[in-house]
Amino acid sequence: MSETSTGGSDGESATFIQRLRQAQIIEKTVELVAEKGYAGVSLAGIAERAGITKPAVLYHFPSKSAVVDAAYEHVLQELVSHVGAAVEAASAEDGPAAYAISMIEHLSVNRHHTRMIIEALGNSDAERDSAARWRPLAQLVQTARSARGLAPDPDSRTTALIVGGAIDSIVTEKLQDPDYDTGAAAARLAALIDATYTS
Amino acid sequence: MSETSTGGSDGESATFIQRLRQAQIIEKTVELVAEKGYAGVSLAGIAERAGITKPAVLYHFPSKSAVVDAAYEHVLQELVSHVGAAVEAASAEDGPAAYAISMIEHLSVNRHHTRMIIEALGNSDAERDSAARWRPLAQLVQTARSARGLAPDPDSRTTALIVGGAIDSIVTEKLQDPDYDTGAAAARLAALIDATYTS
DNA sequence: ATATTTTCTGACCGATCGGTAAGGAGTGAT
DNA sequence: ATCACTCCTTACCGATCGGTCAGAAAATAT
Repeated sequence: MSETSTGGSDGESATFIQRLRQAQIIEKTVELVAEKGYAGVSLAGIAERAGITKPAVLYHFPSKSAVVDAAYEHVLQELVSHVGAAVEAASAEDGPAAYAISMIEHLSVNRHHTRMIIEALGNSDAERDSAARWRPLAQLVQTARSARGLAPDPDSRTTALIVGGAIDSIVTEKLQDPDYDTGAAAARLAALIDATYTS
Repeated sequence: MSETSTGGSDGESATFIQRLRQAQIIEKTVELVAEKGYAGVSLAGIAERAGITKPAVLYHFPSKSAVVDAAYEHVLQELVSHVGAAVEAASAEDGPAAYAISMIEHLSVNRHHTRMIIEALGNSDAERDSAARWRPLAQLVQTARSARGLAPDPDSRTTALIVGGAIDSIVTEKLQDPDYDTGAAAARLAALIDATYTS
């Protein structure tokens, strides 16, 4: 799944120039998935976009699915690290709001990443576990609740789903309308999250 | 886009037996898109599932995309009619909540439809306009607000996006975990919608 | 300069894709 | 009997898919 394994590299070694090429391939793959959708991606298309040929791609990755998987993991990792940093910097009280805001922020800027995630989540071969996807958010909600002296959320799973889905929707909208004010949307979402604390 | 136009039928005529076959093909197409994803659907697969051959499918529909589009429209129409009936039966006050609840209800039962919608929304050739998609919901929110004597929602667009995205997320979760209690989730979402009235 | 290893290309493979051409099976009208 | 029409099949088309293979080009080492 995460191994490259063919010609040039394995998890252990992987020379630095190989990492460069792989990163380039992954970048172009993210672009293509974002533009043409998961179905429209082909090895030839990736190779052409990267300025190389198809076998060159397969030299660095064992198969097409390995390329796409790697691209998806790359995008997810960037998102997680960005949001994680934002949450860590925020106070415990506005934890969930900070989570939502930073997530919307990051995905609003990196539009290719957003589309890639949306595509991957809708695809049969990729990650489907939305519960696992939003689990960190559920934990944040609980932490913030206890910080405010409230009882634990009786259904943090649903709360996480609602907030996560809302983020999805807002970011998707931003993709279609670049003028859409995600800052205001994030504030409104944060207000709604706050409202659930007092219920 | 919505014309069948080849061999057997046009919008005007369309014999009854043709409608039967077309409905059968659409049904199997919905199943396949739900199971294998948008990318995994092929004319041969549809034909095999329907017990006929590939050209037979192309006799009733002019192209593959016409088949998939028709299947998508069928699913959307069923959803709209179901939710519309539920909203019409509900009082003006709990309009938005009834909308959300009936939507979750319908999609929880018709899982193939849910997956089809999710796949189609994530596909490049299908409908992407989430704003148009949730516009009826935004109007419902406004109607309910005025029924309660509140000022219009300053950002009904964002509200609709949040609620719509939450519905997406909950329904997707239900797809993966059939034991998930969508009734409780719908109630919780309704409470969150209510919170938007007082903010 | 020579040898070795890494990186990549051109040519090709079988499979499958969406779509077409031609015609047979069945039905009803004349 | 035969013509006309609907509905469907077998056979096939060019294009593209993911992936393989032998070997050239480029870099590195000696």
